[in-house]
Amino acid sequence: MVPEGHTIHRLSRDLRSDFGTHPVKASSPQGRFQNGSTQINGKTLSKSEAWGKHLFLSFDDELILHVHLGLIGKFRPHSIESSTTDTVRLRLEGKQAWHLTGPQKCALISIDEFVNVTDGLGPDPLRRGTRWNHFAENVALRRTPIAVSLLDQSVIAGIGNVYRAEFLFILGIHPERPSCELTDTEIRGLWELARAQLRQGVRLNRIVTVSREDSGSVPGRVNSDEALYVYKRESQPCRRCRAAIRITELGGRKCWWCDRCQPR
DNA sequence: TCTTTATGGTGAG
DNA sequence: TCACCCTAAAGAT
Repeated sequence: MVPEGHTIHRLSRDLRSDFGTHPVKASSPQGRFQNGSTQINGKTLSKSEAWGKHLFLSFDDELILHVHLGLIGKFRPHSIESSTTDTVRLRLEGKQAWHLTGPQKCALISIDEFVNVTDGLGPDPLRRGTRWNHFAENVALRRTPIAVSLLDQSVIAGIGNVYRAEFLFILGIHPERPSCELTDTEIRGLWELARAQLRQGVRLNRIVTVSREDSGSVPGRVNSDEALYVYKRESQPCRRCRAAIRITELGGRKCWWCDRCQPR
């Protein structure tokens, strides 16, 4: 429902399949993207790709639309007949009407700007051709807590506050362990887990990290209050050892962990 | 009907 | 480290 890397990759895929090769109708009901939407209107989506939490839509191979949802942005499908509100920055019409609200970024950019953005990103486990040793090198260079490194988009692209806490729990890694002190096995584990979890996130279009064994049901059918191990579960019992889940602030964001399952 | 919070990121001091 | 941007749902009153 909300944006970490899986959301953006799923969005990229859904928009591509919705628009196909037909011209798209574009407008900016809110008016803040009037100019841009006018340029896009009537053009065809020629490419749709995600890099971490960034979405890039190319139109007629000449315009590049850069969208970043930030913390509160949404890009959701509605029926073609649906009306818009004055918070809709961009409305794109294909088979459905896609409403973009509250984005951190919605702008037409040049190739240079595109390269600038993507150059600043670490490897995205959902993109082809990315190698885990890039991630390993980035982690090994940092003394900051591993929980902080995981949120740094130049270390690994697409991880957000939910996934970072969940990954560290699943692998039994204390969030405050200095990044450079992680073993190769742990770093490799983080990368493989990220890849598997983000893929599942794309497939389900939601984050479900709890395993079948721990939840008792298939990931696609897990209740929302049983989908995660630690995120937003402070003082509730750990799903594995029943110890109280703890919370702290790391990298300016809240981080949850289990003292017993994730020893220092 | 308020106030708070949020899966993010930037730019100022 | 902090203020700030943008919106909507959840929680408090």
